Amino acid sequence: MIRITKQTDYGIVLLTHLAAFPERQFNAPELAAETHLPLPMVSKILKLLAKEGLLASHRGVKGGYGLARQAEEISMAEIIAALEGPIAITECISVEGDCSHEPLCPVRSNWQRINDAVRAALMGISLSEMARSRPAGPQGLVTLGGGNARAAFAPAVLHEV
Amino acid sequence: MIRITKQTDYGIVLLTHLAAFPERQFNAPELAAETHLPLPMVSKILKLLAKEGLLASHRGVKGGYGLARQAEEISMAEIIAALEGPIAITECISVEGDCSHEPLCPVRSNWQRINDAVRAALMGISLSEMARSRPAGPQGLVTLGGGNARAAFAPAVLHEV
DNA sequence: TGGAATTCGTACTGATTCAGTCCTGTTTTA
DNA sequence: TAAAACAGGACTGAATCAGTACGAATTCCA
Repeated sequence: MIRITKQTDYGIVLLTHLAAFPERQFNAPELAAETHLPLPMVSKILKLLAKEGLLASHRGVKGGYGLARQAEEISMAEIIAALEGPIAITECISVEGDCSHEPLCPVRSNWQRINDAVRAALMGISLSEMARSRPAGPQGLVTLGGGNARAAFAPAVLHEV
Repeated sequence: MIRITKQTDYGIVLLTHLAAFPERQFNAPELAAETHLPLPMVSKILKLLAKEGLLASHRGVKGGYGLARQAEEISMAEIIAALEGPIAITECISVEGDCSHEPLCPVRSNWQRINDAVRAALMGISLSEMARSRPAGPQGLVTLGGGNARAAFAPAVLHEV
């Protein structure tokens, strides 16, 4: 279903939380507690986001994570690309050379159009827009689901009621 | 990477092929041969597409498949929804009731926006557009890849050279 | 009326990916 | 120097995917 992984789902929840408190710096346990997500996953995802340049990390006793840029300047496309790899990479490109019929391939150029359309849609939504319209209350994010069905477009963040 | 499955990938190749010859009717072995896709998969996918109303099937000796509608009237969103299930279903909707905090959930409404944006992008591309700009030659589709990496947006159709 | 061709439905299996955990090292602060 | 926090892998069970197989139902035609 053109699905995103839970890792991405979680990542967006975390980034949204960070964007809601731009001046604050969070460490992994804090974020895990406030978003009700499992700490190991949170830690893993934060590392990834820092490595990809979306988060600024500070080591040491008073370390933690903060947004590397303003929330307005971070698009959903960037976030997804950071957590899942580049959007719109065709296997025929990555495995370059395996496909000797590239000039004859009729499907690829059209898929490129779809890639572009979807990517454009994702680039049009910024993190700040995602963080907006959140209900008040610092008790963190209430999340959904708990089943084992895979998330479709819309993610399934687990909440521990 | 917001990926589609190979099944969908194959399905689009098949539909594209069907759209290129609107007057013709194809049976499964023909399509498999002309698209260089494995027959069992082709058969499986055609069944699904027929069940979902995108293809019209005719049983019996001279049976086969044809597009149920004109290619212009079939959008990529429909195709993907047919092959992978509904786009933009949140787990919290499908498991309805499991989520008692729905009104507090801050992430969902925003994900809905992303769903809508992506779905709009996919609805804007019709099958006829996908079938267009195909290179001439009735020898069927030349496909790509052969690796084991999962397809990102852009699919990886295997070709048997 | 019976046989052949074809779709239809469903169940099954191996391989791959995902979600989540754990451990060890490195850096920074106090 | 010790504690706190990030960094970077390796690992495992569960879920999903890709592909296969088989029997039943339907239609055409001789």
